[in-house]
Amino acid sequence: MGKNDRMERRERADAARNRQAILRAAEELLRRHPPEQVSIERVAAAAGVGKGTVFHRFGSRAGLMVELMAERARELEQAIATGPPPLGPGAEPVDRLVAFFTAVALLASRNGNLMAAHEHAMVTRKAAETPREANPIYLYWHGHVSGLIAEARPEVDAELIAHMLLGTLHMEPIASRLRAGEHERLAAAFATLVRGLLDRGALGGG
Amino acid sequence: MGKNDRMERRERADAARNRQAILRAAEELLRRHPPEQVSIERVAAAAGVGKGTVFHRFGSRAGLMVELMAERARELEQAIATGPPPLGPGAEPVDRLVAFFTAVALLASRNGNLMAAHEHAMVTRKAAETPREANPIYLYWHGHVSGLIAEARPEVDAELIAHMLLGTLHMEPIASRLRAGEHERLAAAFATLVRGLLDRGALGGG
DNA sequence: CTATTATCTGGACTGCTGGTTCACTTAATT
DNA sequence: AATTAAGTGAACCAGCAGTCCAGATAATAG
Repeated sequence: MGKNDRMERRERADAARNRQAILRAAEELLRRHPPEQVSIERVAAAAGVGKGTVFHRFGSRAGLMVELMAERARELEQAIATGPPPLGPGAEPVDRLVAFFTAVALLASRNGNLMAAHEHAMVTRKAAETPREANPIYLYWHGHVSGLIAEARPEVDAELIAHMLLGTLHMEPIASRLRAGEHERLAAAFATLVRGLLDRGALGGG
Repeated sequence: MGKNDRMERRERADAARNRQAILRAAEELLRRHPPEQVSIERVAAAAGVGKGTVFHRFGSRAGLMVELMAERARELEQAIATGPPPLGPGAEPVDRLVAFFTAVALLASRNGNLMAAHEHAMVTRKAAETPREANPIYLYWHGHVSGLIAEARPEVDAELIAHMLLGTLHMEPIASRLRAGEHERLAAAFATLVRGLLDRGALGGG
């Protein structure tokens, strides 16, 4: 009876191996092909497993993409939470925001197709049952950005403006420039917007 | 021979009738259902025509969505080009921009599902062969915004920043707020960003 | 080392999509 | 009324995400 009550039912060895194979195959395919050409069947074939396995592991296309995104975002999350300023705690909000967007632009430029695939997967018929903003990475990023904005300019609509700034990453004209390696240009544009918004209290939002 | 050399091969009466029926049916369906539930088959059925007719008329799903968007945007385009200030010519760039984004927010809030469907259609497999930014409405909007930014602040990256500002409209968290009728809130956020960017030359982008 | 069992696996299957085809219908013209 | 180019739409196609379940396999018990 009570012998394995709290036994965490760890993933079997072959399951773990296949999970990695699938993640690495998806990563590789997304590095070389636009997201709409990377079907789950192709990922499964490239990983050397059956399609059912992919769904068994990740639940849905969106689940796989979220997992891949989470892998990439983990390092950035660490740097924000406990790393050195200006990305980490300690610097002025303005500088932290500029540093954050610079980092995100770089991340996005290195994973352009993944970002697009992730976005696209969230809109698909079946996956749409899952709440859209429930993505933990997005929630974390949004909380970080809106918190810093509110800290520097309590009178503006930080929550909404944070969505707006983060939203730009998913826009196709921006994404294509990121893929082309122009992340520094984008970072500069972010800096312009952020400094205009936060420096020298440039009139309230009303 | 030369009897109808330059005859513009006008659309036949039944074709024009069906074109309208299709547009109105798509409009109606998008008013009531999220875009991923509005398939071309459903549009065709609602319009009382066959699926082939829809494709014959509009070429693709994206073509239909672009046509619907164009209908909505035409009025705004007129107001910008020849209407009274601040939307039309004559006012300061800052005020014209604020007026433009206010108008666009209202437009988007009244056509939320259409905006999303349009965006979504541009990413679909087959339609992806068409260049993404070739959408004339987007081009016009982008030209307007980047022109005004450049006029007020020649030293910033107006072209990219215009993409960023316009991009926010397509972001899901923003779109859902627009659908909920919060267009005034969004307009205020736009105003905050635009005034921060353009008023009192808040340091260059470099 | 064998037996047991719960988990994992993968290919066949479903239901749906955007898009194509082409024999047939119909509006416009003579 | 005859002609004809354009319009039409149901059947069709390829490809997708996601489901199913009989059989394979890793972990565990004896």
